[in-house]
Amino acid sequence: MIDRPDIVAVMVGVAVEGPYSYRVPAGMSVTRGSIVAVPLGPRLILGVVWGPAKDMIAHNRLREIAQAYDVPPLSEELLKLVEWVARYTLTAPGQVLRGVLRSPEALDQPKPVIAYRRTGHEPERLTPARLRVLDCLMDDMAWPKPALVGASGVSSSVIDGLARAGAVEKIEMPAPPVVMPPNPDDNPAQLNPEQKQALDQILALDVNAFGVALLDGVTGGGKTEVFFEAVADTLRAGRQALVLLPEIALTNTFIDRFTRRFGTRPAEWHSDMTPAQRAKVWRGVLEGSVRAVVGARSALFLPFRQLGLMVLDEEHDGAYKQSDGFTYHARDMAIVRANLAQARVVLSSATPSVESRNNANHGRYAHVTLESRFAEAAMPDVTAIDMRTDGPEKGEWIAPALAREVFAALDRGEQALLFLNRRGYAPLTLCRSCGHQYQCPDCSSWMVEHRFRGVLTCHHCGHEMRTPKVCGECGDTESLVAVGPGVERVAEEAAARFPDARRVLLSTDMGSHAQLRERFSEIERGEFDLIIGTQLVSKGHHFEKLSVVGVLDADLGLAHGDPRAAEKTFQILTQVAGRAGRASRHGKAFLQTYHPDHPVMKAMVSGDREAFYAQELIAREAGGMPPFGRLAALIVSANAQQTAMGFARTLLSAAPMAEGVRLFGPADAPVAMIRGRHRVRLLAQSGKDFDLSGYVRFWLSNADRPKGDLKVQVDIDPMSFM
DNA sequence: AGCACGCCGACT
DNA sequence: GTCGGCGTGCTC
Repeated sequence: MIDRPDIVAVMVGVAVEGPYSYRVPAGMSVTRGSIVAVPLGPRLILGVVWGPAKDMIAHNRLREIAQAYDVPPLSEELLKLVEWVARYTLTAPGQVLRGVLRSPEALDQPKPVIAYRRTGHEPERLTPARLRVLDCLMDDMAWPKPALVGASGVSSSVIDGLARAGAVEKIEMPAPPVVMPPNPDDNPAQLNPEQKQALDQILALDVNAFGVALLDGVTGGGKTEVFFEAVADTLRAGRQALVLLPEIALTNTFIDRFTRRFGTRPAEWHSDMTPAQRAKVWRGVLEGSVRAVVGARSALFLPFRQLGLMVLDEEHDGAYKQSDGFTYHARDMAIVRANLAQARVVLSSATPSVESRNNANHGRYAHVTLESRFAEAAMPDVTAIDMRTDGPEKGEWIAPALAREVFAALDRGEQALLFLNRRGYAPLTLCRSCGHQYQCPDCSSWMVEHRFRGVLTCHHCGHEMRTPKVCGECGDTESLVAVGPGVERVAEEAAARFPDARRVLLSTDMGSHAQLRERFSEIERGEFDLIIGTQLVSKGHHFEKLSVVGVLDADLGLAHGDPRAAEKTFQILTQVAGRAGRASRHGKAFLQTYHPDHPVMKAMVSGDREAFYAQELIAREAGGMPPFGRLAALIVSANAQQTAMGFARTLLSAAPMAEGVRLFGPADAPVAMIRGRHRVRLLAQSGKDFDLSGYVRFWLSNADRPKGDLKVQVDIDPMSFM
């Protein structure tokens, strides 16, 4: 290959297989990582210089880089991450790169701030208004115009007049940083001995090397204070820190805690920021003026150049595995990035994922435990209510034993929570006359009645219809019945049973984010006695007076034939039960279940988390499931079921033979139709040391391309079998 | 990701 | 006869 320094490979931000070659115009200088604009077809797009050109492209096809942006190049570590993620998730590297170049506005020169300062010349005419302005400027500082107007109480035309008279001059100042640098020594937490020990274990990881700590401690045990100190340690070492949270956990409460600890607000990164805010943060991260970011999943791809620590709070949360144009698991990719960046990772959770626990058990992660509950409060006493023998009357959902406990709590002036992870009034509506069951026309799911809004709605695609009064099938009136409970129905029952309690229903259907936040504040102030809610109530709120929690359907998460059903159920039950007795009160939690002997229920009742993890790991190992094996799902979808199934069979017959790979399917996916598209699933399972991504890539490259309305989605490490 | 090219149905 | 639907393929 001829070395041509004037031709470079550029990864363009579109879904093409690899980098394209471009000519570097005379006078332009670029290196690996430089962000550039290049012509592609009829338009200009963003790209990143990937290195020397590898392929020989005909000279008449070569085009020139249009612009090299005046920002630092992306770090080597980030470029490697892009390649790694693309390879692992079977995504075009250019598409992953788009996830990095999220804020094109950040590449424009930041607008300077126009400010005014004294020149020293006295104006010929000195009016009182002019004098006030010059007084403000006595310190020889430059003031932005709005600030000067505010401080001197004059109109802006006075300042213009002074400028014309030559007494003040306009200067351009660099825009102030989007946030002030956090001060690691501003307000260090007073850690209790156990927290101190946990911190020491984390800080035993070399600040300049790759290392992972699993911070495993009960809710309310003070994990946040501990990982804030790890952030401080990283800042002191001159490296940048990133704290990732599930989007819904990224609340003002959390930002305020950071602010109190570090004396300044953190830079934020999440979905509801304006492009201008994003641009400032993105550029600040790249230039190094932003030292710490608190953000949601996609902050993983911010252009840090000195990343020294990533914290993943609630590391078990399913929200970390999702699609931002391509599907990745932020926890797993954070580990990869840390490895490439020689950075530390803190995974924090009260209910760690089975994967992380396994890594800790085998010494790959430092296992840092925080056992004692803050103050004297312990995990609540958990009791299982056997629905087969001690269940409620027909048509009711609250068992007598639970109702008694709720009454007792209310009598003591404490709060009670009834939890059901099912929105709406009833999950199924059917006609008693003809047996018709209301189903979404576009999805294979029931229409869920929301009585509050008077509609039936599909929880998969959002399809809605007014709740019918007459059966749409047989025309019978008064024949439609609601089957099964949703939170609205539980609220109705609660109103009948506990009429004197001040009740509140919390579900995402019940209002905007702001309204829900307000409800939470009211609960915290003790303005309600009885809370009825969905999963929403299980996330990170302190209800001081809450002493009784009732889970109306503890089996709900076990229903799906999902490899993680037990783990997810354990996690949510632990979170919800943990709402009881966060303060000094001794809390009680009740699980209504038809399977009181299920390992999850037994672990909850005995309070023996270790037993649950031990048993779950044995079950996973026996089934070759993660973390002892790998899974990849191929979802084939089409407008007709036969088309999807036919292509899935063709795919299966084209699958290469490989030692240790087992293939399952094709079978209808558990949700067999979404938005009118039929879905068929193939599943590949392998040992944990097998390159399953590589296998699937080879498989698909040798199989027929999906044509027409066929689509194949690959999900590496699927978290559920939807 | 866009944008052009191209091959089959309903119009002034 | 043409307009336009979107399915397919290409962009250094």
